[in-house]
Amino acid sequence: MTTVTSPRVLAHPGRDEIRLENVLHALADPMRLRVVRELAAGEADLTCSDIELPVTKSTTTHHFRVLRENGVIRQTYQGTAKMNGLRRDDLEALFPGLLDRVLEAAEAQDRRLAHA
Amino acid sequence: MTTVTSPRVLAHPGRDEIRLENVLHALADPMRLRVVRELAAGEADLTCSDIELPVTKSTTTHHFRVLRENGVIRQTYQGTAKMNGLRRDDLEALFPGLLDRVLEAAEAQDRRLAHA
DNA sequence: CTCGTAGTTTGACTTCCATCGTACTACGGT
DNA sequence: ACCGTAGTACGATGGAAGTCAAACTACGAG
Repeated sequence: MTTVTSPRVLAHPGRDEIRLENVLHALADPMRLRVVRELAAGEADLTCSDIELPVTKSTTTHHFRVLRENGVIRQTYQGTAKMNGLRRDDLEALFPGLLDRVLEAAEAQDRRLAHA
Repeated sequence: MTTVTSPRVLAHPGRDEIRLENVLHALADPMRLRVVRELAAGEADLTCSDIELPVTKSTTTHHFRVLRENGVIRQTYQGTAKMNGLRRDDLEALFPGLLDRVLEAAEAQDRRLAHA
């Protein structure tokens, strides 16, 4: 039998367990906001290493975990890779328009700071 | 002369100094979100003590300062009281719709958790 | 089977942060 | 002038959070 203290099962909060404060906290970190923006930009899910961050691998793992545990992304194993996707549906159901406004705000701020 | 290491001048970031990450961080704390919601509820500005928080006075001061330094609220002295007001105009200009969505999300979550 | 790639885990370190208590300042009223 | 109320300042403390390095696991390819 294959009850192998399973490394492939990842704990995700249910939709009803997602909390606004946690989502805001998850989005408040520059690295994580960057990840979320990249996930939002592409339609398809991305692997962890598709997203380049100026930190080590372990730190990257940490940030992905925070995003997952706070209900912002969903992670699934695909062989050796780990696919990451935004939980748009859940977030939209719970907090309508919030994610999009954050993404727009991030875009706007980028433009603003570029012209500075 | 009256250069009294002035206690009545409060440092606020200019509109152009407000950063999304900082605003999100400021809003991510339950106490501070509570303050922001109460300020948003009433039209008029409120004093620090109008808003009851289950923490000591010093902690309250701390939270108001974080909100101010991150550009979420504006504080002005009115005699011995200190008036607090949301920087709706600035936030709306920088991050359109963001604050309102956060407030709505907070409301929605309250209702959701009440019916639980 | 062996190797490389992808990601995790653990532990350590440092900084940040929410909280408190106490002492202090500022202002208004009497 | 005095007192009370509103809020600040200053540690101190305990816990969370971001970061790294190094050792480890899991899977696919050759």
